[in-house]
Amino acid sequence: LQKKGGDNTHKNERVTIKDVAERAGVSLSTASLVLNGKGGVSDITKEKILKATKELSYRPNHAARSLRASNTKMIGLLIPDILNSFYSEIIEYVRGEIERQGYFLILGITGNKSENEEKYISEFVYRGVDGVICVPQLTYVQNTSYINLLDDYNIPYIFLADNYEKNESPYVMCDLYKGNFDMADYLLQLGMRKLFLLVGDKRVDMPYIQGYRDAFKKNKLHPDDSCIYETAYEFESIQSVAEVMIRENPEAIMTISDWMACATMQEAIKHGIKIPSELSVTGYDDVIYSRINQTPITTVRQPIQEMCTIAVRGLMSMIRSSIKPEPIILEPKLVIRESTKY
Amino acid sequence: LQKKGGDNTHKNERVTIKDVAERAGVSLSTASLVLNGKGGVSDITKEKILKATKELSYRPNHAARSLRASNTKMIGLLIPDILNSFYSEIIEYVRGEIERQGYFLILGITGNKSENEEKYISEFVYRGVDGVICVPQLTYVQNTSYINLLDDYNIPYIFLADNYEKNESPYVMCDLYKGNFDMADYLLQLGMRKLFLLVGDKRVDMPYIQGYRDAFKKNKLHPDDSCIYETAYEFESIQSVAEVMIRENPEAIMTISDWMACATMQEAIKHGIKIPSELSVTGYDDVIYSRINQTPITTVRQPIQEMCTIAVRGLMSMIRSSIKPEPIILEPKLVIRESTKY
DNA sequence: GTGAAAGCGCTAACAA
DNA sequence: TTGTTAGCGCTTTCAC
Repeated sequence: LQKKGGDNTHKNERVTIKDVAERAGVSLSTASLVLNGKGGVSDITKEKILKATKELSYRPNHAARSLRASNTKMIGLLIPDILNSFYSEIIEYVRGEIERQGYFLILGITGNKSENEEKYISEFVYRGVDGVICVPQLTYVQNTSYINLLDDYNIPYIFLADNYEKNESPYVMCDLYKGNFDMADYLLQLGMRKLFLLVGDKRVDMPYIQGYRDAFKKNKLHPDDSCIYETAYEFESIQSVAEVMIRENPEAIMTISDWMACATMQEAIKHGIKIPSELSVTGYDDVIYSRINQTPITTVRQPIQEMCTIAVRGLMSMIRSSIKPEPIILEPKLVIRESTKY
Repeated sequence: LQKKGGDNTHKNERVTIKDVAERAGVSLSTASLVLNGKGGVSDITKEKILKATKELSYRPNHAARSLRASNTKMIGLLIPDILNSFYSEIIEYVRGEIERQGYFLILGITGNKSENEEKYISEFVYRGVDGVICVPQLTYVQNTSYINLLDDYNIPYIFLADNYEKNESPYVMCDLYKGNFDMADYLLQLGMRKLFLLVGDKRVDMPYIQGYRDAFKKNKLHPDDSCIYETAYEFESIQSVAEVMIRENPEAIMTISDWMACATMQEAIKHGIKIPSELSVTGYDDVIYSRINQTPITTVRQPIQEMCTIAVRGLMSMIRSSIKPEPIILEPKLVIRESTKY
């Protein structure tokens, strides 16, 4: 009866499957069979075992099960930032689908630092996740070495919402280029000409820029790269850049996130500019900010829920049958609200 | 060499501590000693083992370690909703401190449903967390039975941001009563009299109501309970209630979250009411919305980071030395912005 | 249909 | 200072 060994100060005598088996008067392995829903056990013994389980309020030990079965029923989600609504929506939808599939989600939040990606992937490997979903932190110099770790350990993974160039891994994302093309086209069709674009890093946000440029061409106009501005992520940084832009008297400012749009609008209003009558501002993603903003924001909707569901199912097919899904690119959709003049 | 047993289709031959020991020419237990940083090993053997670890790029197996050591270095955080900024800030700060303490955070997100609390606590127990932080979903009928589960398994836990009445568990939260008292007092001192209060559930949000009432008394005025309104959580629900309130022409509407304040302001503006000149609106919590709103919101700041740090440290003291910390109540702070007339 | 036994990878008592 | 050994709780052949 040396049940309470070591420094096991808390966790008194836990009831194990052995206790259940004993109480039911069967062998340990039969109990295991029943508790895992495998067939080949008579109804009568099954009954006894289930009864014993209830009476002892037995709960399986996850560590033991994982060790033996070498799976954990855990999926790791690597994500840049939880304070950003776009990402928290992703977390929410991924979590929903993951749990529906009988798995449990654990999170690696990199805090927008790509250096941290490897750290959390490491943690995932250590904790033995059965699969990984990566929402990458895009940077100009792409450090994708953490993918090797996953490959080494044969852990299936899929990219979500974004992906690295020259990377063979499966991914599901929205057509970022198309979304910005549509938005620019919409504004141009409205007759606007002095149309600015605000991005994060020009090298990283190329798809948005390309969409913007191509919309000009489609309308037989010449895009002017001096109308493209860059900003850091912080609200205040965005506002300083917005201030600079505003001085040029644009008719519209397109941004690549609703967050940027919020900051830009706040800055414009501070300068006494009326939205949308004097200036149109647009966002991207269609997260909660765009709806609850005092002037609801015209934006491009990414089909977040759909993306997440597809990504999870793709990952599941890799886990369960080693079938690697094809890359998937979903259509964005323009959402016209009140921050654009019409 | 039957390394690849069972259905172990992926995960090829993992390198174990045994491989490391063999390569270093020492015994398995010596390797374990070194890898866990326990002393009593000569520098020379230590060196050899570390070298072998590198060469084989060995990584410990978490399941095995947990099973043996009966701890997982995981902490569970039970939280109502990840799309709510208040909670995501909590997650962020808790995560930071937890990781600083060498633990890993896993999340149970109840989706604002108190029925789910038991489900996630169960999951935590199953996964063997070493401790739990509960941000409870407050409801009128308090179902705290999940606490028993934690007690049964001797898993330390602490409440954060809120706590149940008649509950002996340690907690750290902000003085909600005081915050609303200060806010009401501030508005009253400004000369406002027709001061409305918007809460969620009157029975649950009593501390806020009491603060509101007492501020009237302090100013030798009579609080009028018919000025207290209730709303559901959804943005649209809040707006419908706001519409009703607005019809009564209040001078100010106090709310108990920045989210409610946003919705209320949007509704007021829709009705052509100017903020703050014609109506003051206040929030609570001081989350991101209150800063980025077009009219930055006057609110009550909860010291979220401090709360989180204290809670984690308290939990750690329970885990490491079974010392149960005293309840802690922190001071809120008024943050005056531009949604209130002055 | 059921039981016995091996062993997943690791830690920690105990021996040497 | 180092090695031997006994399990942690579970799943899964393989006999019966």
